[in-house]
Amino acid sequence: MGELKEDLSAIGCGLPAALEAMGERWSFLILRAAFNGLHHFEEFQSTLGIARNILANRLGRLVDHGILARQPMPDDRRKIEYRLTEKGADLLPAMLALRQWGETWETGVPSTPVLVDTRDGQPIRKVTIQAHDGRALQLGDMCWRHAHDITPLETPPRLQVVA
Amino acid sequence: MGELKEDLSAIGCGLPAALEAMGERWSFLILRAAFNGLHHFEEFQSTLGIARNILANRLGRLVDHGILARQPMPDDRRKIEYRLTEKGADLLPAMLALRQWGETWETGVPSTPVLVDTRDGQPIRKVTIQAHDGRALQLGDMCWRHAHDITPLETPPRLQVVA
DNA sequence: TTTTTCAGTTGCGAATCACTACCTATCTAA
DNA sequence: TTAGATAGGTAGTGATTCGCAACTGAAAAA
Repeated sequence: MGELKEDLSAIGCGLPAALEAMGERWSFLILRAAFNGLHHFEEFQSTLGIARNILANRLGRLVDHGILARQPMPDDRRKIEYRLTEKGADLLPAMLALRQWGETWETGVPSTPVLVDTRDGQPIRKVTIQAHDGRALQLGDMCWRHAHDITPLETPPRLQVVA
Repeated sequence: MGELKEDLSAIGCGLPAALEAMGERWSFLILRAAFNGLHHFEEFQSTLGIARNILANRLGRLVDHGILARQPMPDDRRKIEYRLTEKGADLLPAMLALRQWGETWETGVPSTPVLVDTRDGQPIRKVTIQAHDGRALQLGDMCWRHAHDITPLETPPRLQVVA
């Protein structure tokens, strides 16, 4: 792979930003629980076995980052519902990629339950890296390149309203 | 999405295992630096600005987990080379998914440098979730299902050596 | 031989984590 | 309408971990 050593810290990279939101202990496990349909403090607490103050802190941070939405239930105002926002739901690829890596290299066992396509009941594909045309890419097939050094593909002609 | 509340902790899931290896502070940033071609202690230290004892601890853990390989250089035996193993390189999809999420929802700016396909110089596609046939899936198109409840697709006949 | 470099280790104060007990608002039953 | 019971937190305390700086030890360079 092409190597490109330079000042990585000064480079705009979404990874530190993502870790700022999700990098603390428990954050990903809370997210997984939310994907699995848990919505309430006591559900998270008893399922994950996390300390209550830490859970309160993490839920607050996830809400502050717009990953979960906090909403008291109208029929029982003691109950607070934590629900994934669009931003939170968009972490699913990252979570699945991490989980699949753990299955492959750590547990050696396929996780259960598994995400299946509702349309045909078949499990989803493994998360992979693909070229712009969909070909699967290995690490050796790629290199790092500055955004401004990239020559855009010839774009298909776009229809345009002419005055 | 189909909801399936149950004892998540007892379920075999690769996510806790992955977080055991990669969930601590700095681990992902060290990995990113390794993907960017850094190989030596002082390179990681000066680039990331991480404390030396923490860096030593994280490199040791990553080596213990088989994510990095540690090898003294033959020409200068003071120098230790840390190199991604196959297991470590296989974290790339997870790292990119996280980074892309950070770009989309936190920084709002495409990261630089960017991974491009060596063959045509075009940036890689965004990491997505796909059905077994390659269709892109949204969260609403999927549900959780137990592995043993899945009816396998009719598999294409396999050629077999007959004695 | 002396100095510099690389890859750590050690000591110490600050921050974070986990465990337990407590608190407050709300709901339910008598 | 008062007495629990429940949901969702806080507060206090000790154990870990983190970050900074200084130090070490082996190997290379001068």
